Amino acid sequence: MKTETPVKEELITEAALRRFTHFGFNKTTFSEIAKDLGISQQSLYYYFPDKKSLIAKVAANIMTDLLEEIKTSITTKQNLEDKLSGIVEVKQTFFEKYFMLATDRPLDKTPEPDEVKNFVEQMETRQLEIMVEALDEAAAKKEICHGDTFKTARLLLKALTAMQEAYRNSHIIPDHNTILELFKEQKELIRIFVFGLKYQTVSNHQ
Amino acid sequence: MKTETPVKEELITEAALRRFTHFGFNKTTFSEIAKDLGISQQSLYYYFPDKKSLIAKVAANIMTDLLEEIKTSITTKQNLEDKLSGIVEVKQTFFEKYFMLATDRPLDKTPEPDEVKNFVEQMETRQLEIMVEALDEAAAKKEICHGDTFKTARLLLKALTAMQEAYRNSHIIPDHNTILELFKEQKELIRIFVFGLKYQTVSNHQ
DNA sequence: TTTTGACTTTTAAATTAAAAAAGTCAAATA
DNA sequence: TATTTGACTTTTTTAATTTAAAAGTCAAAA
Repeated sequence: MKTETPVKEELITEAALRRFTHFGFNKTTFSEIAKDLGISQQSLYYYFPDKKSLIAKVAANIMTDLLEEIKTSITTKQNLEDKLSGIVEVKQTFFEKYFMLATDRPLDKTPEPDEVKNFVEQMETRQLEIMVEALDEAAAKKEICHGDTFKTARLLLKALTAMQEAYRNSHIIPDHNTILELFKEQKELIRIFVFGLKYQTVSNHQ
Repeated sequence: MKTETPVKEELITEAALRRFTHFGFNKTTFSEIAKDLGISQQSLYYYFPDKKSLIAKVAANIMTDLLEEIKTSITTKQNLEDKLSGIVEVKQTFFEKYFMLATDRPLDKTPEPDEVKNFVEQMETRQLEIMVEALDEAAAKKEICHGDTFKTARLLLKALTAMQEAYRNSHIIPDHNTILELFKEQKELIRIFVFGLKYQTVSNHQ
């Protein structure tokens, strides 16, 4: 049976992550990862049938960590604004840390492999669920008005994500100071938005 | 003296606009425009020294129209939310109408010529000014709390623009229904945001 | 079970050639 | 003099070709 496999797999994902975070998925080759580990390229194929599955594994690890941190962050916060700001803070850390993951080699934007896309979608769904939960809780506590919490959360998430993507599209390589600015803006938006929810419900008519 | 020049120039910009709006700047050639007008390509060079200047002229016309419509729209509206929603509505119309203008021919994203970039920047500045004006007015009427109106307007504009850009990046060709969705979301964001401003001022500390 | 060398296939990058578009200029027209 | 055009050169795009590198396979060895 595969006895050493689990620990070896981990070593591989760690080595891969190191390269991925610095050069991105596309600018990292299988042979480079193998060389880093002092093994042959073919050995990697024993653990991961292809590059996509290695990428998917690494991506899944990151997503899991992110979700975990978001969950723990939220429990330490009392009110809605702090909870939402906390989510942004956690995301911001990950955004900066793993910014290069999407760096593409070819001139035309190669789309991410389906495996990664699926994880990203799942992540967005989970994040949305967490936000809805926070909104529902706040509504129950009369912290905000009742309304369509799903629609509200989706709107806020879309605006925040769009701002982040706008940043991505104007920066090939991350810059700490401007990321900090983005971070502040997102929190500012959250503050005003949450205040808006205190006195205004999201219409389900109109 | 150039007697016919002004009217001829207009004919050219009109013909150019027709092609540009359908195929985009880059997929429209000088000779095509000339053929549409039944003149030789070289005649175009008599009126416009190069392609960039023709593009710049057309872009300037559109921007001027947009700004004009925004200004007139705003005067018909009474409260802040309606004013801001009005801006979005006007922009949405133009967004849809001139969506193809940014359609690029080459695989690598050719940046817009500087002339166009400048106009776009000017537009953003003017729009921001208009929004600041609306916010100041609302603050004076005690419709919203006092605060850093410039910062507030910039934040809202950034969020709205980012949502629009996110749409752009996921659609090569515009789709009326999804644009309508975007439009609704933007207005929803404005509603909550404005409500937030009624009870919350934008901090200039922190 | 795990690792590897030798191999094939696929994909990306670099080079080149051909085509099309952009831009110039001097002569013609009116 | 204002406008138009034919003939030309330069620049840019596209398509085709080659070359190199990375991805992936397989059977044999440790």
